[in-house]
Amino acid sequence: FPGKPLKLSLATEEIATFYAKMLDHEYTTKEIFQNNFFHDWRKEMTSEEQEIIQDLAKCDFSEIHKYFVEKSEARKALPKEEKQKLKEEADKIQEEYGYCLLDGHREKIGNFKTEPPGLFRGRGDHPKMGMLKKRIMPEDVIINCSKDSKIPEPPEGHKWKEVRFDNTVTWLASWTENIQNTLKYIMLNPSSKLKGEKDWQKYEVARRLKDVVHEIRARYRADWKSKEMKNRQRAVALYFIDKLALRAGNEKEEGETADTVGCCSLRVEHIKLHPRLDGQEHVVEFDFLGKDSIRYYNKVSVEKRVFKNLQLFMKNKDPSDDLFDRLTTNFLNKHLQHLMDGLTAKVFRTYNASITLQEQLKALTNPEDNVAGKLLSYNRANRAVAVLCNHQRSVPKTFAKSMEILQAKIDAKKKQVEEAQQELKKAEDELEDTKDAKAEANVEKKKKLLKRLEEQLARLNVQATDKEENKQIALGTSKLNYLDPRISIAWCKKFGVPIEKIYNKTQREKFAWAIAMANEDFEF
DNA sequence: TTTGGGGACTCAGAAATGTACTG
DNA sequence: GCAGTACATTTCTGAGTCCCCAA
Repeated sequence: FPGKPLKLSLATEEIATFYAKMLDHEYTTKEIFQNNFFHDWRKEMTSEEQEIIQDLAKCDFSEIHKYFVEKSEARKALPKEEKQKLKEEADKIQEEYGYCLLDGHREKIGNFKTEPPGLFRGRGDHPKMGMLKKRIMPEDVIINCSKDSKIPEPPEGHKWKEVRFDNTVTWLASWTENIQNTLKYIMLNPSSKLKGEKDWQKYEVARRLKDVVHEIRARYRADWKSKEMKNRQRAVALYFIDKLALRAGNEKEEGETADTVGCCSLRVEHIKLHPRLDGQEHVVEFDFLGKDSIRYYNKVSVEKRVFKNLQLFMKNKDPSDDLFDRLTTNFLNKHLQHLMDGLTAKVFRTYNASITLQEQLKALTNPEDNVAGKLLSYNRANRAVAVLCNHQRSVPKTFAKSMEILQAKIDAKKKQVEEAQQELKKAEDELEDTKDAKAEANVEKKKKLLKRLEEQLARLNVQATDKEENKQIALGTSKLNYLDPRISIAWCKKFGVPIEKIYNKTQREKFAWAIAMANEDFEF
């Protein structure tokens, strides 16, 4: 502290380490983060510390930071045996606490540890970033198990907040988190029977939507003319949810979270209307932050009636007013429930994602391709879905570099192709002159070589395109949460692609139900 | 009768960790 | 054969959706 070390109380010191560990992160440069942190930090200080430490800017965390950097490096540099030992210890803990017994089956738990204390990191412009996330004590934890089971013992000298026996819910333990005052749960791993069955159900609901979606579309198109403004807004919103795979957009408490929206919570400022744009008519330009503060930007040509309705909804409103001021997700979902049992707004996302994958696979797969080529088609189809759902990622740090390396490979291959072309020419000339069998064989050999090189070049080019197109797109989310795995499994079986090529071990465990179920004829 | 909050679950990208490849 | 790095996988926990219930 101003230039000289200061001995802190244990609690104060621990919180200081939370901040020091994050020094490299952009978070710590933000004023809100600093203010929230300092406010919460001071609350935990002794009165003497409060007296001394009145200004965060005067605190120098660099020594603490350095300590942790060194510690993590020391850990990395540990000899093999030591690392092995650590791993074994972790495995032992996993073995003891990572499983539960459900209906007589041993099932893997998803998150079997409570979250450690630290500084809250919200996504985007979060008003609570930097606040202190407190340590969870046994006294905060509710245990949920069967009456006749062996009830887990709390740590020595502690007791649980509560032990209950509720078999209508799936969680094993829960606690209330102190930042947003919401519940957190210990639940099963996606590979469990329970989660698998729910996953299956989800896709079955989406498949049922397939049967009635045409009627529903006809219905909402008709409702664009509804006399009731509420219904008209609902019909336009549903059109966006269906066509653009937008999320429902529940209302959120202002000031508690980052300012993000979904369909029903869109504000006037989030869209622009262009009667004409780039040769298209009735273009709506969307620009807003969605879940996780991921930007949604899109220009879409819409039906004239939708366009007119939007103009009407925006009339005499401020930019910060709700676009669909008469609409709530509750009202929308009630309507959907009425149209089809189990139908809610999010089902459209699942349905459109899965049907898009199926259609794209049909359109893009060439049975003549080798496995690599087919996988490329698969990734393209997957990508189409990710684009639809707006699943983004930040550009990988090493992207530019690895792209350069790939480009260098392509250039080298090009050169090889050129050389092979010349060699072939030479061989052909020679054959022209000599017309002997040896020269002919040589021509064939050179032809083969050229062909192989050209194929390699083509493959590299495709790889580069694939990489470039994938730069900002995250495929994982749709693969894990939106695409009926049976579509992919059927595709694999039909085209002789090993399932391991598209699903890794964890994913195969999660989709075990589908692997057991789908044959090559499966249709979503 | 809506509205608001609690509760339980799915979905989300970043960060940490593990593995495989390359020079 | 080994270290360093690129890439893949796993973990983590925040951020949504949607239902229910009570005032």
